[in-house]
This record gives sequence, C-alpha cells and structure tokens, in this order.
Amino acid sequence: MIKNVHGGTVDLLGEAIVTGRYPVGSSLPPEPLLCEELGVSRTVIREAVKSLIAKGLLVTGPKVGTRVLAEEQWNGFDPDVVAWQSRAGLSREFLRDLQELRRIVEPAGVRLAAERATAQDIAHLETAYAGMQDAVHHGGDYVLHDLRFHQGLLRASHNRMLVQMSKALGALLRTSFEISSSQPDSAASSLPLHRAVLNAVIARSPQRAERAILVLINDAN
Amino acid sequence: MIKNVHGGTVDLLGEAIVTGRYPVGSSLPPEPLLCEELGVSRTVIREAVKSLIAKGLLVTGPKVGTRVLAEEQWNGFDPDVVAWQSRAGLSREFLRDLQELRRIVEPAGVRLAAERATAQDIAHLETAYAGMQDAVHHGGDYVLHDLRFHQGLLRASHNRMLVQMSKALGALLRTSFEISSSQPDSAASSLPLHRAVLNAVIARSPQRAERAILVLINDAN
DNA sequence: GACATATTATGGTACGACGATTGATGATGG
DNA sequence: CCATCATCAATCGTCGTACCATAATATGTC
Repeated sequence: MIKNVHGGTVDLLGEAIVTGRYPVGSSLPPEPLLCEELGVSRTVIREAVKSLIAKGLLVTGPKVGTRVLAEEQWNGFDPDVVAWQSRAGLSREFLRDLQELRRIVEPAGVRLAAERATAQDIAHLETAYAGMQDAVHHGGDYVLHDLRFHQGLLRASHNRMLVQMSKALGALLRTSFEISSSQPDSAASSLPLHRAVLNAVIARSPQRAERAILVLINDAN
Repeated sequence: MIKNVHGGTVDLLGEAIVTGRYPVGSSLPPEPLLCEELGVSRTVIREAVKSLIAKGLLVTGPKVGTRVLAEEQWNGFDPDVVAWQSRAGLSREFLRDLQELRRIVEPAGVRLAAERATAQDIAHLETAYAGMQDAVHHGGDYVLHDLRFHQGLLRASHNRMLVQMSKALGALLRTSFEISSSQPDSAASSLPLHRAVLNAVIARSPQRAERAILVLINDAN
C-alpha cells in the first residue's frame, strides 16, 4: 500500500507530530535512534525530516536536535498536514474555525461561480450531484460526491486562491461531512439544498446561489 | 547570508521553477548533472528536491526524472512558494485574484476582530499604526508597518484558518502594497482609512469595521 | 565565582555502491 | 509490415561510511 519508504516515513512522523506524540517544543530522538526505531537508513530519516521542515512542522540545528514547532507555524493549508490533522481528530474549536471559514469563503465562491462557471464546470457539478443522488437512493459514498460538489463550486469560481483552498479543505471537509452525515436522513434532506445551489449557478444568479449555500452550510452545522 | 547549502539550493531551485526556467511538465536535469551545475553533492540535491516535492512543485520517479507539476498542484499558501512567486513578479490575473480574495477574507476577518480582539491585539495594531504614521511624517518603511497592520487584523480574528492565511499572504501583500504605494501620497491618504478601521475595532463595531476596510481595499485598487 | 577554553554530541555534507522501477529498444512471431 | 514481448539502460531510491560544522556542555584558569 505504501509506495516507498520515504512516503511512509513522512506519514508516520507527520502523524506522530500532529497527534502530539512528539509534543510541540520537544525534540525528536537523534537521527541514529530514529533509524533504529523505524528500521530505515539515515538517508530516509533525513529526507523525511526535510519534507516536514518544508511543511513548517520542524526545525533542525546541529546539537540542538530536531524540534517540533508551534502549531501556528505549521502550513495549515498543506494537504498532507490537513490530512494528518483530520485523521488525528479535530477539536471542537478547530471545527468552529472551519465552519466560520466556510461561511466566509463558500458564499463568495459560489457568487463568483455563478458569474464565471463554464459548461464544463457545470457538467462536473451535475456529475457530482448525480453521484449524491445515487448514493441516497441506491447506496454509495455520499460524502465523496458531496466533497466533489463543494470543491467543484470553488473551482468554478476561477480564482486561483479559492481553488487552492478547495484542495486544502478536501480532507477537512471529509471529516466534517462524515460527522454531520452520521445522523441518518441528513443526506436526503440536504440533497434539495444542493440542487438549489446548482440551479442558481446554472441560472447565473449570484444572489440566489449565495443564499442557497448559506442555507446549506447552516444546515450542516 | 545563506544559512546552509540546503536552504540555498531549495531557494535556487524553487525560484527557478516558479519563474518558469524549468517549465511546467518538463523534467529537471538528472541528479548528477544538477550536482555539477550547482556545485553541491547529490545528498543536498535530493534533500532539496524532497522539500520541493513537499511543497507540491515536483514529482519524481525512477527513469521518469524529476518533473515540474502544474501550477494548480503547487501549495499556493506555502510561505516559501508565495515568496518565490512574488519575487518572480505577479501577473495581472494573479493580482486580480489576490484582490478578490482580500475583498472576501479581510472584511470577514475584521468583523471577527471587532468582536474578539484582545487588549494585546489592539496594542499591536496601535504599534503598527504608529509605525505607518511615523513613516509618513518622518520617513521610513511604510509598507512594512502596513503589512503588520493587516496581518494583525487577521490575527485578531482568533481564527486559525485566517491566521494561516495572514502568514501566507505576507509576501503577496508586500508586493501588492509596493505597487500601490509607488504612487506618492497614497500612504498619507490611506492613513486615515486605517485609523477608521482601528477605531471601529476598538469600538467593537463589526459593521463599521467592515465598511471601513472595504473602503481601504478599494482605495488600494 | 566569572569568564575563557576544550570537549562532545548532533545535525550537515560528501562520496560510493547497489537495488528498484520504468521508458525505450530491439527481437521475435504472426 | 505490424504487434507483442523480452531485454536493456537510464534514473531515482536506499543504504552505509566518513568527515565537517556548530553549539550546548563541561572543564579549567584567573
């Protein structure tokens, strides 16, 4: 399953850091020890550490060791970091911040999408919607298509920054969606709300689209 | 100036990629060649490449080489990537997207800041404002303090996601500010607009703060 | 007791070797 | 002549060793 030793090591260390197994401010074991513990060569350890440095999780220095940086220093929009965080479990405050961000970004995004969506964008959205519909009626991965729908909306805004955010938010929204869709019938009830958003985008009505997505976000709660 | 060989190599390669010297989709020279060209060992090259992979700029594979990924794959919120991009010069469309993002995020941010700013947050904002004032009257780095002011606003929102964005936007806003403040008197004229925002935050009036920052952003144009 | 010096632990860099993977090349058969 | 398959070769992946550079710590000197 794991492609190569390097990727596996990065994941292992990254998750260990994010879960707090190596607390913020503390030092990781010296490289030779890590080699022993993880059963890989020093090369792999060092390259993995470099990757985590690049993501803002660590700093290194001779004699000072390899230290875990404060959470504020982490690249909070890095897809890998996001994935580790959501796998580690999201705190209540984290979810609050996420919901807040969604309320800021998604309405603005769909407004732009309603103005700029291409035929292809709309086709993608229809596909995602069909997948959600199918999942409700015949069983299937509702969350997956829900995710694609929301990412498709931001992508249709044709704003690089928003597209970037849609990438990073992927893993976060997945966790968030799985929580909210744990209660039955939530999928079926949210389906028409998604349809309303899509219809407004197709009708090129930014205002209607914005109102519809706000209902949707608040419904997810 | 450069701390270590690794950091210098990452910067060199990162900037070379972002400026298009290694075009998207193309392959970098094989590792031995890069070693020769940059005058460093293969170890350094490999660790630098790992860093760039972690930032989404590259992929590698045996026989396939080291290829530059499409711009959409880059971690657009990574501070390093942002720095390279703004150093490479920002396209007109890029600046449009950035301005659009500011109009989405900053008003929402200051609204939250007006609700949640602590005494310390406000003290930081006052310091930044004083710096701007001083720069206008007695000469100094206006852009620097302008930057701190806007970052301080987002930090005062006490929302992790927005704080993250303020970090990434740092380098971008610096470039953007330098462009807009290239016309004289722009600093002096924007000073009272900043004061209005700060006053609204101190008065804990989200609506006034939001309107004030919108004026400010539109003024920057 | 304070400051300068030596020690040493630890990451940084270099080099060389071999393995693993995959694109390309050529051979083989239809 | 074309297609399929086997072989080859280029390139990254991993490993190990050696040495350098740095900074925290210990030691010694005044």
